[in-house]
Amino acid sequence: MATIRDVAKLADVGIGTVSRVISGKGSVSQKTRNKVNSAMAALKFIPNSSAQSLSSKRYNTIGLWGTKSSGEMSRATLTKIERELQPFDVSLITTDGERNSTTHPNASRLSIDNLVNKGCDGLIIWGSDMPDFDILQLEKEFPNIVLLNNKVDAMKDKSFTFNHYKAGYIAGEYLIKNGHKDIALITGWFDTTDANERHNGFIDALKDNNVFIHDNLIYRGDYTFKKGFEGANYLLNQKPSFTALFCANDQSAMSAISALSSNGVNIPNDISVLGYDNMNISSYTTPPLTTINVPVQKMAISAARKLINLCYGAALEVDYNFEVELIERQSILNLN
Amino acid sequence: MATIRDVAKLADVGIGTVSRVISGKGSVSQKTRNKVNSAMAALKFIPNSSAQSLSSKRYNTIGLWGTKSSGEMSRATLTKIERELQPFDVSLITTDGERNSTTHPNASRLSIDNLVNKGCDGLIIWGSDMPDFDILQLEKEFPNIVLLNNKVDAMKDKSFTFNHYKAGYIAGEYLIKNGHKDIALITGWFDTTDANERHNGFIDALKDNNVFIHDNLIYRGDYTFKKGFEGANYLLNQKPSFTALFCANDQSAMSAISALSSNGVNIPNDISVLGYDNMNISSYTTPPLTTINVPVQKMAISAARKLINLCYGAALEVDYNFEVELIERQSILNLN
DNA sequence: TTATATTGTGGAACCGTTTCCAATTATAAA
DNA sequence: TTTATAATTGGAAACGGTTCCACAATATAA
Repeated sequence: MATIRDVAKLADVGIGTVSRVISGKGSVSQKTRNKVNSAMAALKFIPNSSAQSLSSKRYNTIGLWGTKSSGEMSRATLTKIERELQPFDVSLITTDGERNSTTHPNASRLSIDNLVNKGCDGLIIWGSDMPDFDILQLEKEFPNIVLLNNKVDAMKDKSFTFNHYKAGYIAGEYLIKNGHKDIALITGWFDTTDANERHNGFIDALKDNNVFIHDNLIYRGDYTFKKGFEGANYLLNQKPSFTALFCANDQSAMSAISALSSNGVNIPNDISVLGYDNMNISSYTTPPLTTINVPVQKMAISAARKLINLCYGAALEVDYNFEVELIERQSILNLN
Repeated sequence: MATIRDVAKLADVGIGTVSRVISGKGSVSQKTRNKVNSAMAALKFIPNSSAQSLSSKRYNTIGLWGTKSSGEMSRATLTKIERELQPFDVSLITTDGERNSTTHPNASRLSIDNLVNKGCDGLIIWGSDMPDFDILQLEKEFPNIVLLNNKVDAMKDKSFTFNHYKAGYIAGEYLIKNGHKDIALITGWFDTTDANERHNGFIDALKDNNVFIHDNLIYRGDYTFKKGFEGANYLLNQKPSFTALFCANDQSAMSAISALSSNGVNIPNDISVLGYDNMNISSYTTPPLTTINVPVQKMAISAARKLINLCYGAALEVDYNFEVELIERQSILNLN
């Protein structure tokens, strides 16, 4: 491997000059620049990234921290983020924050430290699995962080999320609008603010229309296929009966549909099902799922951009308003 | 940030000794080790990873290269790989190989070089999007590579794949066994050897039982939901009619089911559908999808292990035999 | 022409490790 | 006790860049 000194020797210039050509910073005459460039080409010179990082303290890497429970962190979303970073020659390191989470009290902080020590210029914290307090503490020590699908009030400009309450409200309202009054629920985890807000929004929408959910018709799920399936089977055996089922995410909606169908329930004629997430699969359930579109990818892109601005002093445009939208497909029957 | 010299000073030892304590290599007396350890703790010392890499030429990072078309590179699979790397304190950098693939002839090589120059000890090449010739060339220059879901004959010990022909054969055989003779097909891309072998296996199984697929009943798909949906609609209007449909992956099977159902076709009573992949969603289609389980995650784990052995001289056990298995669920009707 | 600013250039010092070798100390054998 | 051997230890040199400062070359103004 050729080093900067080899290049300098061949081009008959000083190492400082070579460095200036590489980085594009500082002034170098066109003539010298040409000499250096051809020397680099001749030697197939590639700067050593560790040496660069060591001396410049810039790592050209950003970290993504998240846990499985943080919802749909799909490959597609990751790719979106990578695409934002690519023009800056920055790569993405992902970490599964879940490890040790049971064995160690502040495992999240440990895995984050690991990531930072590895050499990250910045960090995307995905989801709300980390307590606000810890996030604020982290930000003090390491300010280049950005929150994706989470919000901390003191960090408004670094939070990329949407109005979960409103999303829940829209969902509730839609069922009401379609004449449903007997409604069942398969929830997700309630360990995050988001989940609670969404739930409250949904309940409030019903309340505002004098509709109340019977306790028997609320099933505690966890966003998995499994719980969706079990939940639907459970609810089917409950009294009172219901005409519509709202699931906390598309995965549980999908498996709920599967469970209901295999019990001879016709969707939407017997029971309507409303999902939440708008996964790309949702158009292809049987029947296609009506659901709430959540702007994950848009948020991811803006979060990545904000982080680039923070880390590398760029001035990319960043969006903070992400609208939720109900996607009408065929899993809801209009009772009116 | 404390450096190794600060630690050495506080512990009143030489820097070499501190380094030996950190790495665990070379001998250090217990007494000295204790002194150093407490000094490190007191200073909250964390070794600088760039400096380590620069001087040791070990990066503690491995790269994953793949393209979207490489099938199901799910987040779950990535996590499996990360879990293998974690005990060695190695992290994973992913790259979307797809970029520029249209604009530049050897984009794949470029994106790989990028990854390597970034500082990777080894590379997982996912899928068969890279020509064998290029892979062999790459291996010459950079031997720490491993192929996942692909096979190059000259690199048997670095190839982690399964018998695609057999998988296709099993699929065909199963339909025959269930009495199906009028069979339709939604294919995937044929740009990889794998896809061709699978297809041939399927066709051969039928041929061996004197069943032949009518040309009209072969639809060229591309593994996407979209093509599965369109394909099913297309096939429905073709002559002759068919009793079973084999889809090249679960995604297309799923959307085919959706298309068929919305045309009033009952699955499996009117038409049986066989998938391929066994995505975790497949248990929750309506009806649950009979499909071929592909041992992606097992392969990923072994590939990761082999790479660790190559890069870090470990001796992890590595498996090369991955069995394909048919998962019976409820999308196939037995005509016998 | 000279004084002054501007641009271009070389290279020492530094970033924080690992690695090696020589020196020291401890241990075992004679 | 002496000698041979093994275990420990310190620190210079190296890894390959960036940065900064002093100086040279050139351009501009007077």
